[in-house]
This record gives sequence, structure tokens and C-alpha cells, in this order.
Amino acid sequence: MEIMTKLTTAAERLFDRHGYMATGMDRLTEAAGMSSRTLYKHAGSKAQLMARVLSERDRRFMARLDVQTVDGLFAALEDWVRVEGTRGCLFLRSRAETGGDTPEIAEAVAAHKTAFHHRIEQVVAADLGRDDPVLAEQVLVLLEGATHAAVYRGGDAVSAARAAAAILIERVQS
Amino acid sequence: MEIMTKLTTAAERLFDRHGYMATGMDRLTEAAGMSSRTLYKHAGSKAQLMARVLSERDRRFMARLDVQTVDGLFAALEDWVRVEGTRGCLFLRSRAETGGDTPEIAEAVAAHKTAFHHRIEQVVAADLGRDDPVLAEQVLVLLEGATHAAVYRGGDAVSAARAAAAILIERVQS
DNA sequence: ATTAATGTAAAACGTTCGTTTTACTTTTCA
DNA sequence: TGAAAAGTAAAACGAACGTTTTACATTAAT
Repeated sequence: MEIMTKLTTAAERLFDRHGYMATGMDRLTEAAGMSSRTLYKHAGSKAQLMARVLSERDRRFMARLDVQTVDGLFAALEDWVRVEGTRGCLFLRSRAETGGDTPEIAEAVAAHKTAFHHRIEQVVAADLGRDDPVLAEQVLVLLEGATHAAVYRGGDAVSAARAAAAILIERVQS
Repeated sequence: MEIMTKLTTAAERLFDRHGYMATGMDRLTEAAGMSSRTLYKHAGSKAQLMARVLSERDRRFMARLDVQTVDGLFAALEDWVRVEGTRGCLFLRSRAETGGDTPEIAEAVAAHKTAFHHRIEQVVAADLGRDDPVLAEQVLVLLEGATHAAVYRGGDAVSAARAAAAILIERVQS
């Protein structure tokens, strides 16, 4: 397995489960199975590593959101939380942990959230046959809410969000 | 001003703006305007201080949610984000930062989220004249979503959530 | 007036942080 | 075959961490 893949995978797991700040580099080198010399040669710094983790996660998450309907978005989120678990949004969390003061991280988060918003607008437009920025904002809120409510309410939160979105969609389609 | 009040106020501000882990005790003693000896005499430890911050915030936030209608919940959230800003939910963030491994913090978060959920169920029941756990879950998701989407979408997220909730309510009332 | 309590300022505690360096061993490939 | 590249293990870097302690000043009540 490639060194960079091993490293990014281990980093994502630890940062997600224990937090960015709370994860020390010693713990990371051990989990990734490499020396700190190699880690720094490839990753540059802890913040750059986190930025890499985030852009990799963005790629993986956005690939799942390649759907045609709003309901597909919630189905994708259900799959995501089933596979990846419910620990909230790693993007918002990492930005909050660093107070937005780490440029690499703040930029990766901003890029993801912009892409996320645009994708939702696209899917809403495809589902409705026309743009509806307000409905898109509501769908975004429901997805974000499901992600964070699932932390303490479990999968019910995602189901509830999905049902709510179906009602909002049906209402503007007829 | 009381020492404990000064301390909790300064701590909440710093933990919220820069993160729990990223805020050092030196920065805290300076912001609170007291020696570290006094701080530790009153607060016990950093984790206990955070737990105090959270239960104080719970008191303040839940007081705002003392409303009779679902729309009142969203109006209260609008007020909250106007006054306190949009940095996401400090409860979920502090739990995520510590990976749930700090008992005082994990307990304060669990207590708040349980109270939050129950309050929503109460308000939904009062508004509808009957219990509706599913609608309550949807309202919870919308509130949580508005809180977190507002971080990058601003006040529009809260307005969108409020409008969505109104639709869901109207639908089951008629 | 004196004692006990409570505060400050600041040094020090041992630990851990992110990162770099030293010394050495493997791998790669012209 | 042999030099360059890239890895490991482990020590060391200075800085910062949360917390405690030392030495002293101020307050409050007997």
C-alpha cells in the first residue's frame, strides 16, 4: 500500500474519532506504521496533512452525492453514516477546532462547503426541472441537520430529514 | 463582578471562538484577569471549567427556548445567532474535540441534548394539541441544521429552516 | 492588633507537543 | 556494482501544555 494512502487513511480515522488537536503525531506515526521522518517528508506538517485528509474526504463524499434526485441525496447520506459513522461534519469540526486560524484547513473547508452547496442546487434543479434556491437552502439545512442530529439521535434523524425533504419537494412539484 | 462569573464568561468566549483544546490556560487567566492559582482554586481543572461553561450555556440557551410554538423556536434561534454568532453547536463541538473521552464534558453534552430534545417534543405537542414524535424529530433536525449551516450560509439558513418548519406544521394541522 | 482567608505575580513542575536531526539500513536502478 | 534515494529507530529540539508551588500583599473578622 502506498505510503501517502496509509498515512491519509490513518490520519482521517484518528482526527475524526478523537479530534484534530487531541491527536498527537506520535499516535499518528504509530497508527500509520511509519517513522516521523517519513511522515514529515510526505505530509509537510500536521495542518497540511489535515488539509489533505479533508480534500480526500471531499472527493469521497461528493462522489456519493452524484445522484439525480433530492431523495437520492438523503439515501446517499444514509449510506454514508452507515459506513462512516456519526461524528458530525469533519469539515466544520476541524474549522471550529482551529478557530479558522489555520489557512490550509479553512480553505479546504470553504472549498468543500461551496461544492456541497452547489451540488445541492444542481440536484434540486434536476429534480424540479427549474432552479429553486430557497428549496435548495432547505435541503442543505436538512442534510446538515441530519448529519449533526445523528450524533445523538442516530439514524432516526436521517430518516426524519428524508421524509421532511420529500414533503417539501412534493409541495412545490404539484 | 464575581470571580466565578468572570471566569466562566471569559472561558465560554475563548472556548467558543478558538476551540477547547486550542485555548491554553495562560490565555484564559489573562482574559479572566486573575492568577492561575485563583483560577484552579475555583474551577478545579480545565475539563471541569468546560463542564461549567456548558451547563451555564445550557441554562441560557434553554431559557430562550421557553416558547409556545414551533415558530417560536426558530425565532428564538434567530435571536440566539444574532446575539451569540454562528460557530456551530458548542456542545457537539466540545464532545467531538475530546472524542467523548472526558466524562465531565460528555455528561454535560448528553444532559443538554436530552433536555433539548424533550423541549422540542413539548413545544410541538403544545402547538399541535397532541404528541408527534416524528414531527418533533424533524423540527430538531431543522434546528440543528440551521445552527450548523449558518456557520457558512449565514442567517439565510435559519430563515430557510423556519419556513420549512412552518410548512411541515401546517401540513399536519389541517 | 492579629489571625485566617484570599488574592496576585511568577517561577517551576513534569509531560507532551510538533518538528528536526543523527546514525544506520534497505531499496532502486543506471 | 555501486551510488543515490528513501526508509527505520530513536534521540533531541525548544516551546507550550495543564497544574502546583513559593513568596508576598491585601482584606475581613475576632
